Amino acid sequence: MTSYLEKIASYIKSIDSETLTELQRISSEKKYKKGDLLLRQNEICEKSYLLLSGIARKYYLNDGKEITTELYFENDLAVSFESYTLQQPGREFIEALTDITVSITHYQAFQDAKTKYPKLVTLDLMLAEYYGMWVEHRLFQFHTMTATERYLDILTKSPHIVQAVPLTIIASYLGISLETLSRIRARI
Amino acid sequence: MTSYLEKIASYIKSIDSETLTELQRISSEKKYKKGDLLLRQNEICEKSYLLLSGIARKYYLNDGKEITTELYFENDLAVSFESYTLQQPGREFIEALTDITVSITHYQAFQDAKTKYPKLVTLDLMLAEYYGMWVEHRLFQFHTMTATERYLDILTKSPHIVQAVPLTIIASYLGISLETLSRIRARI
DNA sequence: TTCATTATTTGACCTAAGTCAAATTTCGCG
DNA sequence: CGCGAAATTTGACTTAGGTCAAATAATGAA
Repeated sequence: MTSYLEKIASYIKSIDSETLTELQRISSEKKYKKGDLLLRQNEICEKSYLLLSGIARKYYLNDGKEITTELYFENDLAVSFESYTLQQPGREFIEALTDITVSITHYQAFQDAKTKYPKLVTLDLMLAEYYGMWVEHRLFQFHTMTATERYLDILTKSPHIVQAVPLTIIASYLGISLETLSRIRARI
Repeated sequence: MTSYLEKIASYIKSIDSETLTELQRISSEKKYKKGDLLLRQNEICEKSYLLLSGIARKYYLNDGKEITTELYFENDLAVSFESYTLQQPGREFIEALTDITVSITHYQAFQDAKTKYPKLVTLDLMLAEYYGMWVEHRLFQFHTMTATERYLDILTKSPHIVQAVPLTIIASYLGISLETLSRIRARI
């Protein structure tokens, strides 16, 4: 499934330069400091953020507790999917966990570009498909794996997460308490 | 979010008749008996099934236990998302829970049609977006809700599920044991 | 360096949910 | 209608993971 990212990359390479130029024209680079919020609860996610460097996360509040739903590293695309898709206020925050550099594209500019450059519709579709498969995998983890199995899964498949992100955040990402995560780690 | 389905429906209505005719041309109706499998583990999901009548489900095996991942009613589109998207063997089964009638569209025929009728690419995108938001909501339920809350959620938002589907299947859909579901129901 | 803050670990106890086993209840079918 | 299989409930017990509290450990700014 990871190789789907390669398929997307190779699709992008196959796109004519005119379309790519348009894509660049509607995108701009920006830097954020560690702790900055790119998106807040109740806002409409009007931009997509392609992470060029650094680490970020998406989370929401549940009973005042922060529940991390996604972690972003280089080349990951950060958006609050439902808020972005529906262009309605959502409950998610996007936060820089380190200083970051992102490439920002406005929703409306991208929609407009899609009407002129049909290849962008296919790109949009591929990105949505990739996200769908990714969320499906997350759901599978919650549906059938124990806390320990979920931790071992990211330890194996995404070790960069474990070394770069505080345990509090990893615990909420795994849907367990900080203490339980600590005990899982102690037990190997 | 449910209204996104309406948006999809209204998008379909806005599609020119030539495109719609093509869509009909590559689709065909078929009936299945209760218990029939439309897709098995390790097969490639080469078709999408639009449910015209009856009830179906998608599930996979985990330690020999059937884990239901989705329930389908009239007008729902049944596919094993990852297997369909990647055209690779997957682990999911699709099963008729009652006698059903479906409208079948072949993956490849739809891909071919998309190259001639660009509106179908947008339709495909909208369907993928809808599925992504739906899975995100399921993940949210598993991430932050208790078993009781999850049951009350479907009882409230999808009461048709509870009246039409055996508890064994609902329990696995909610990620809890049959006994726990029975106790939750007893406690109201 | 040092102190203060934040991150992580450990302990004691609690609770939601699981498991196994044995009733019941429900239902399709002859 | 009545029986056998399947569905659902109930009981007794176990366990994964949560909560609250306190103790360490790690970090970073002055």
